[in-house]
Amino acid sequence: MNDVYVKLYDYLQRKTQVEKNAFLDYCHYFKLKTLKRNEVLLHQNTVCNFNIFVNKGCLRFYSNSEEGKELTRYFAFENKFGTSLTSLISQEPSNENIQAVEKSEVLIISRNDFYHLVKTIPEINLVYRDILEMAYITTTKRVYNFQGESALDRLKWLMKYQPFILTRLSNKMVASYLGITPYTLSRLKTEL
Amino acid sequence: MNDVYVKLYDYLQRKTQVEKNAFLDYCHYFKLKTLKRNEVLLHQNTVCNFNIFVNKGCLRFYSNSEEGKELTRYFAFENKFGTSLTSLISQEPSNENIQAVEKSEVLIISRNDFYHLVKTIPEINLVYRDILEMAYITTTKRVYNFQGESALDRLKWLMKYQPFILTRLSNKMVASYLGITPYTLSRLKTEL
DNA sequence: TCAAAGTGTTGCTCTAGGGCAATACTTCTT
DNA sequence: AAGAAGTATTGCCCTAGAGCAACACTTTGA
Repeated sequence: MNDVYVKLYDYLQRKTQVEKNAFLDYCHYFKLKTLKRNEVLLHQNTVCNFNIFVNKGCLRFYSNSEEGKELTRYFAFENKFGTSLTSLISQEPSNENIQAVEKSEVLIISRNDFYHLVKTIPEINLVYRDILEMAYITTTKRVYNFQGESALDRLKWLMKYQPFILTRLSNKMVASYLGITPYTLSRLKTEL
Repeated sequence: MNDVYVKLYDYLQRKTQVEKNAFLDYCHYFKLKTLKRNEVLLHQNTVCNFNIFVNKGCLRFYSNSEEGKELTRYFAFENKFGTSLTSLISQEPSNENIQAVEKSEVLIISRNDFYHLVKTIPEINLVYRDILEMAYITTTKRVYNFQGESALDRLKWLMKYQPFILTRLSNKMVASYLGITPYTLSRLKTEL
């Protein structure tokens, strides 16, 4: 098997039982792309018609609000799928940008091809269901988090459950993920 | 067809093409239940093993935070599905309560039966996918909303897109849905 | 039918976090 | 190697919204 598909294959294998031969038949729908640091894959207000699997590096999914604030929804590190799911589903313009935080290597599949696989390959149907379920769970936790917890508690939560976000990314990005300003984040860190 | 299944049938019909005869075969998995005002269907910290379709009335999905605040995630009115999706999926104890806001009539299907239908009836597979997709989209909008908008702007958004929430429910519930206190909601209303 | 419990409003005060500005530090770029 | 651009920290002040208390008003239930 071509090296670039090993991580994707392992990912699918972890989620369900994929047939190796079948996988070799359809994996070519995923196209390899390398991204420079800060390269943008999708601009806000554009319709998103692809899904992405991250082989190496890290993607960031964020929105620029009217007041010019950056709001980050999600970081996709190695071995994760990521896309502007809302736009992919609804085919309305995305309110998110997708940007490589660092030099990255990704596999991209078009919306058509992806949903074709979802329809025809039961294992991929299951994987899509898993993606949706996990995305929903993560997002719901975030809602309860933002409503119920103080900024300091949210930071502590992040340290406990996603410490690599804190170690691998700039304060500015972490702050926009926590929904606070970099000033506040800097101050909170002294309270830990 | 038994009257109590008409709304469910129409709902499914709107989402996809269900076979009437097939529907009559499996609709008995959904059991009718009437709920008194304030009756609780699921308590926080219990595992949720059912899915609910609302025929009449309104259910509220909310969490009691440690500090005793109530945080509402979702209101399910007539013709909507609702469940503690996170717990249904993960089978971990729910962080949500499910409560009838008013006298209600619901159809309840057990988790086992529901996922059995998802697996065996392609139309229900599609409906579940739709439920997940819509739940994800709604929740993501809420995250961006809470992060990016002021309480007043969130209230205005609610008036525009879900006015029935404001007219049909108490201020206390609306406030807990907006993530503010009833005091603040009361004050904001004077600014409209 | 009348108490009791819940709901809405408003005045007062308090606090978490925002925003600006100054400074130091790091990293790109050429 | 040096200037430019971005990042982090900290002091100062400001504001949105929280929390409490008091009062009026509905609803509900025996």
